[in-house]
Amino acid sequence: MAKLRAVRGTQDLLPEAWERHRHVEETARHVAGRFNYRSVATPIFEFTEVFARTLGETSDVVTKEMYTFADKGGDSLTLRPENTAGVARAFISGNLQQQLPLKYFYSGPMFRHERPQKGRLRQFHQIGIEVLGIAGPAADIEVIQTGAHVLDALGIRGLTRLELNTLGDAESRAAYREALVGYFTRREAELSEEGRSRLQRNPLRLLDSKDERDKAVSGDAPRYEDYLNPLSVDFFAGVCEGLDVLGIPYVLNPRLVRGLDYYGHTAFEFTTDALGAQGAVIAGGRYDGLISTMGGPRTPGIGWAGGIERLAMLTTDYPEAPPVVSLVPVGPAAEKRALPLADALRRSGVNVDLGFSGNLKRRMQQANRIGARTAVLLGDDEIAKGVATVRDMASGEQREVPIDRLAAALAP
RNA sequence: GUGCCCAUAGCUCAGUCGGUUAGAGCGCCUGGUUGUGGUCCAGGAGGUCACCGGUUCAAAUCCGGUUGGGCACCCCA
Repeated sequence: MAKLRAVRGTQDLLPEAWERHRHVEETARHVAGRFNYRSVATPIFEFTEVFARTLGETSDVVTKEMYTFADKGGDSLTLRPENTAGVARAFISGNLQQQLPLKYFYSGPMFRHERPQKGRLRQFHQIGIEVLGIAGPAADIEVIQTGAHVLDALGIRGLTRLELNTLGDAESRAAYREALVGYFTRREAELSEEGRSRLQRNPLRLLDSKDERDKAVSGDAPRYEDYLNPLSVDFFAGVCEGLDVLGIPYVLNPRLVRGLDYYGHTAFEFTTDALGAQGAVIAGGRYDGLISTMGGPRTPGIGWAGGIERLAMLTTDYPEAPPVVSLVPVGPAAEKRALPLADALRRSGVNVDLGFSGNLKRRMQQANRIGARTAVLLGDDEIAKGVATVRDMASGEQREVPIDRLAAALAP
């Protein structure tokens, strides 16, 4: 620790940044409430196996991005890289299957050991929703609709594009995977080194490679639409139809896949071109297999997560800070009088900044610095008359107000 | 983990071909104004030129390394 600094990939959220952050979070929570999602919070660390088992042994998150440490008792714990596994674990731990369906909203920090870049941090924050217990496309439609509403409420929907794909059900995916592996294995010699690695880890990702050699081979690869079984086709058609009915535009992206193993059927992303390489601001999908692979009852689920930092970077329309009144006492008698006065004003709902020290000039500077809309001057003259001088900081206009009427005069 | 770019005042940045005491704007402090902030005027403080080493008569400037940061790959929110 040569010089005191924040850990790589972490950042301090000082008041202005934090207020933007909170605006995104509160807006999303509010919108989710409209859809009857209830807020939950799960621990920010879990037993490592909660993530290792569910995210897929070969996923990037599990193989190289987890913050894992040994607890004093010897348990292996991990800071959560995402929250769906935690919600699923809480569902199982709490025996909540009796209460299905459940709709949850969450918000909080996530941790991934990645190399930081624009829109990518090691500690970042997500908002998200999960719907548990609804097997049909109605849930997918509502979940995506909720995401669209959040973007609308933030005023940034127009900066994004909804991309949609189906990963099919387990049967379709297994059949397709087999076809893909067969195809690419026959032409393995033509693939890039990275491409061969993907063939082992996640053949689906080969279709998404940016390497020209891989692209050339991918051109003739089997198409997923030929391997989707009727059930998967119908399901996806149902989702698309619902979005059409709601007038939510989307583009089909067959290359849209999910890095985490437990996804199936619907996969979607609201992406933007305005944030450089890290364009996904809200992304999610269906995870019907997750809870049963964790040892819980077979329970369908679908949800999304949104990156608060990324959403905040896109958002420009933030609410104004609430007005603050600076109470400026002049002289010892006024300082004594200011204490209960500030107390009474605060109890009646006025935001009051009472400087801790300084003469009139110093306190006026302080009032200006904090952006006070109004300054209330209280000196010997005023006390003698039972009034305070109320100064509008923007115009400089001043008027005298009886002290017992201050609360009403200053109410926002 | 790999690649490219960057590091000079609190902040944003100039700094020529290597050459005297390293500059600007903003911010900060003091005064003009002892019951008035902001605006205006005058003045002032503030630098291990990231760090370590090398080349040179001479390094903020050239070279190597280290640390830190940014962007991209990868992956994703």
